[in-house]
Amino acid sequence: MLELRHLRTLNALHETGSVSLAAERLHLTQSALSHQIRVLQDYYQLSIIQRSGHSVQLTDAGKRLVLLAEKILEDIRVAERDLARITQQAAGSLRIVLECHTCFDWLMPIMDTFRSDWPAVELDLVSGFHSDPVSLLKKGVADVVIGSESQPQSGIVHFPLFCFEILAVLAPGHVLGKKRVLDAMDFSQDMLITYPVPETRIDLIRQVLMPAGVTWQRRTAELTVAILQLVASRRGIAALPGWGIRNYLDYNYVIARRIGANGLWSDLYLSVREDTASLRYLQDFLQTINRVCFATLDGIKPLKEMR
Amino acid sequence: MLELRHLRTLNALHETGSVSLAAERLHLTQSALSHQIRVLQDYYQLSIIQRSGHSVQLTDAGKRLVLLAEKILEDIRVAERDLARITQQAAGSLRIVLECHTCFDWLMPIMDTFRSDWPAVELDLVSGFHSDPVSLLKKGVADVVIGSESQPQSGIVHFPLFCFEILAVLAPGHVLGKKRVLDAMDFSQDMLITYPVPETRIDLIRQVLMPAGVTWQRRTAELTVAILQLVASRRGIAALPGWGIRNYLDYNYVIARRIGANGLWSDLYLSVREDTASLRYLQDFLQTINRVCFATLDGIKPLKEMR
DNA sequence: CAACATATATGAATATTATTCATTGTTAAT
DNA sequence: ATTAACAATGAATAATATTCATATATGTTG
Repeated sequence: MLELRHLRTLNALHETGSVSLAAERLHLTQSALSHQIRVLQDYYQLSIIQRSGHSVQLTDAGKRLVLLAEKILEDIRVAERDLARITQQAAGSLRIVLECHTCFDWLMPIMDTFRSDWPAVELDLVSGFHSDPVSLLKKGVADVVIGSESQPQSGIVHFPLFCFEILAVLAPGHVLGKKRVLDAMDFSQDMLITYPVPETRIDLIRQVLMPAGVTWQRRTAELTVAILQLVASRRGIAALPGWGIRNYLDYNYVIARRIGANGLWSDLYLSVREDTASLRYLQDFLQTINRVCFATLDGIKPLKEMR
Repeated sequence: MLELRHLRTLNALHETGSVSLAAERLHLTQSALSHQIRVLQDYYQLSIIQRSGHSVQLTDAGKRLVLLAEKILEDIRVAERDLARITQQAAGSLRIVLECHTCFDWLMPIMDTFRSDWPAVELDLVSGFHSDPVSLLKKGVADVVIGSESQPQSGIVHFPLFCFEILAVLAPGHVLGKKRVLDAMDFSQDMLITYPVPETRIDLIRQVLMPAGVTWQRRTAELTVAILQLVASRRGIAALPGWGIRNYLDYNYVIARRIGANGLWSDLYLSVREDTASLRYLQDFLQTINRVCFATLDGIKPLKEMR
């Protein structure tokens, strides 16, 4: 019999176009999904996906079910917000600390959505830089930290968001563009352009340059566009998340290269106090981030569960 | 996490107003439902039902979830019809034999619904009387029998519909109206008014009068209204399903009494050939009967699974 | 074209969880 | 007060979703 789990699977299948990727996103194995699909096809006596060479494609029947899934899952989200409202669980505050500067890019539209969905929740960004963002949760100054912290601490819950690759960004025609992959040494010649945050907060420096003993020169800029302008005008090179520069790459405003053979990857978590973790609107906030980010950001990958 | 099973339960809970009755209708135990409700309440951290004395009542949150359930379950029905259409499983024929005369009453509106839902399925009633209706299935003359047959036969599948009580129908002020419960002897004085079918097809005769060795006088009428007219004008008494005479009872056109201490009950099954059983539109037909009958017919009870 | 990497399918084993069973706790009726 | 009807609960069981290990299929690469 049809179950919501199947609809969630169909949805992921539709967005990823692959059983394995969909499985990862749902934190299940590829096998589990394969079995689910089989059950569905047996139940309805029709095929839902078609193997076209290497990946899979949804059949017309599959597409119809995806349509159903989208509708139903949205209806459920709406109903759950109503439930929260009915039981007085819809009011509160969500003061967010952003450890990752670029994250503004995807967080902005999500905040807009959230504000209209939860008008009674005060949504704010806690500005300024903080050496230990998670401590702000304990102090009660903030409610949510979006960052790379995942060390278990009593009273704190870390929800995994996703992991993404940080790419070196160069001006078109830059000599390093000839290389397919850059290494630590390649950063010793050019000016490194970063956000104005401490060195230890910059993954490239902490994970690549410092371990390799390479020295560097740095200048800062507040906004992503400013950094890209400097790079494009050959004032230096930068290291930014792949999804943050997609548009600029498409227009050949800048070019990007992998850092190190396996790439430089960064994990993103959403951390809250334990008492915040079970709030309906926090759960919805999380769900929205997951849904929207995986649907709109390129090249991000799911992260293992861990709290 | 919320599952469709919970929504089906909420729905049944809403319609029956009782955990036990809802459980029966879903062919589950009362305990199973009780556990389901508990899980839901724990998950959402709110109460869905409230024990008001003996039975249960839905809270506002519960009512919101019922709304969700109705919407979602209807969406699924629509989608499943679309699936059938997409995969060419939406055309065929459904020639119905009605063993129980009164069943016209509830079948009519269901047939209307079905016709608009499945325009490519030829829906017909096979007229006339048949000593062995199920044999018509094997002969290929009919596709569905609605009757009391439930004996396992190879190649035939019996789906249980519901069971209902057959009541004695009297004119208001009839002397037998003084009794709370009638027995076989009470039928020996008055004219018995029935549909024009063989005696063995009349539950009152087969199960009450014949076993008791009572003799009776009988006259027939084609339509339920005609039978009721005769009863109301004191030409005799009848035995009809409770749900078939509800309106007439409400207006005091006739009165009804139980037959025997435990009442006279009749079981209704829908029988098809094995190859018909898995057809999507047959499944939908069954679902519709169940849904509509339990929602609109008074005093019917679920039947045990059996095929 | 072989060898390999990648992606999906499948059967058996396992883990999870829904349901039942047996029982207790409530409430209403007689 | 006693009983009947209904709901809740904990433990046992049954059902089934998921994983694991492996096979199969399809591109890719040297």
